[in-house]
Amino acid sequence: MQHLQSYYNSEAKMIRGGFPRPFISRTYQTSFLKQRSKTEIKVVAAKKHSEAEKRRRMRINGQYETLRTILPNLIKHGEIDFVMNHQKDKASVLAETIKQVKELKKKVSEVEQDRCGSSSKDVVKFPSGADRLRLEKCNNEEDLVKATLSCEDSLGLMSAISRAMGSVKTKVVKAEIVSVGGRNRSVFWVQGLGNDRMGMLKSSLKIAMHKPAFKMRRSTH
Amino acid sequence: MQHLQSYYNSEAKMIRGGFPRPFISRTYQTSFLKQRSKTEIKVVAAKKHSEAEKRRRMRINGQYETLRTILPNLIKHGEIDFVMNHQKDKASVLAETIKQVKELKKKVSEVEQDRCGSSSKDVVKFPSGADRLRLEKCNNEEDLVKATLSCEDSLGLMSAISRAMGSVKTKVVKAEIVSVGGRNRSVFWVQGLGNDRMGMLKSSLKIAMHKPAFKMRRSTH
DNA sequence: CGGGACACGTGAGCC
DNA sequence: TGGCTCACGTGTCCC
Repeated sequence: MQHLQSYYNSEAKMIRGGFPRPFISRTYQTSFLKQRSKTEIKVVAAKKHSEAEKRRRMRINGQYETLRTILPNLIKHGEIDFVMNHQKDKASVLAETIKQVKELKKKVSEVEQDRCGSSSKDVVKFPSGADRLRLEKCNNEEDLVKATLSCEDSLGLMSAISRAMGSVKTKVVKAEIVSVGGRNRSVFWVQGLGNDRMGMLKSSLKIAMHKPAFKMRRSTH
Repeated sequence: MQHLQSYYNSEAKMIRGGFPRPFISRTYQTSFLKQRSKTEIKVVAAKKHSEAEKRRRMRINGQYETLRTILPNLIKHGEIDFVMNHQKDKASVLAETIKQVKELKKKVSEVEQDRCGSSSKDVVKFPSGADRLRLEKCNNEEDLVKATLSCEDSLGLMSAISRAMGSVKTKVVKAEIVSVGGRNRSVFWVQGLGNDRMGMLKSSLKIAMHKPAFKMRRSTH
């Protein structure tokens, strides 16, 4: 490329400026220039081409670079910049990326299925102002029902809910309880509940939410 | 490359087999062969080189391919394979990859900080057989303490814990309770607790865990 | 030296 | 037609 470019520059200059223009016939000049123009065009096209290609390469390599920075696997710059960065080759970077993406995806899906299908958007959910009750089957876990409820918080609430759970002979394997501002939002993961008893549990919970069936009385032990 | 290879094959054959060997002087033959060997070596080296380079390219492009498959952003193969796959160019694939990786990382860290630093390995933790109590500050959230306890499950346990929480004028913003096999593991995220009162809460909880300060008595309302 | 990794310029194909 | 991408073979540098 070097020689082409210099060739292009020097030769073109000589032709354009070096010849005594008045002594060249018009037709000869034009044909000559046309001749030159053709190769000039070719050369300049090649130059453009190679430059565009260089830009493309730089774009891609820039992406590799940022990829290297966000992946926790390569040797970073030392404190001293004299020490050359011993970085992994492109194929390895891509391989590592693939690995990481797969791992991250697995992680995310694990957590999401752990939350029984809730998206990561509503990870932290505060009690709703309105009373709510929802039962849903967990699609990725057999025989697991997620009961979500929002209601007024009260002293006997948990006991009432526990009683409601017990009334349908079910087992709460996990609970998530948020109480804030006098409101309560609870999520219960329930096992051992057939399709038929989902309605029963729902009505029991509805009752428990609104008028706890019993009150607690404290007595010093 | 094609012409180089055929050149190498045919010429070599002609030289080796085509000449009437007995009539060539030994020195001439060897020097001639040597001469040939040099270009031969060069040619075969070039071939090896280009082949290695091809292998390298294929390795990299293979990675691009798998990257394309695991990223949910590109037009996939249609049912009909005649329709050519209109796929994004390399730079875009890398850019999309970077975007995805960043998003996934954010998602994961969000969830993990929501769980207050617990790794995704111990997302579902069952109660420990031994009694345990641990208080730790959440590093990514100011004024948030995570209290984790494992102990014998009992009817008054939650009330006792609630009392312990109230005794240090703190607020539980979130709770995670797992009760299984007569054992209980609870995690409480607590706000409004100074450094000085962490010890107080710890001892209060310790007491609540082992001998609840009061018992519940049920009475029909 | 040989093998690996990269950048380069160029030919080819595709809108 | 030109602008873009890709594959290719090669030059070069580094173990």
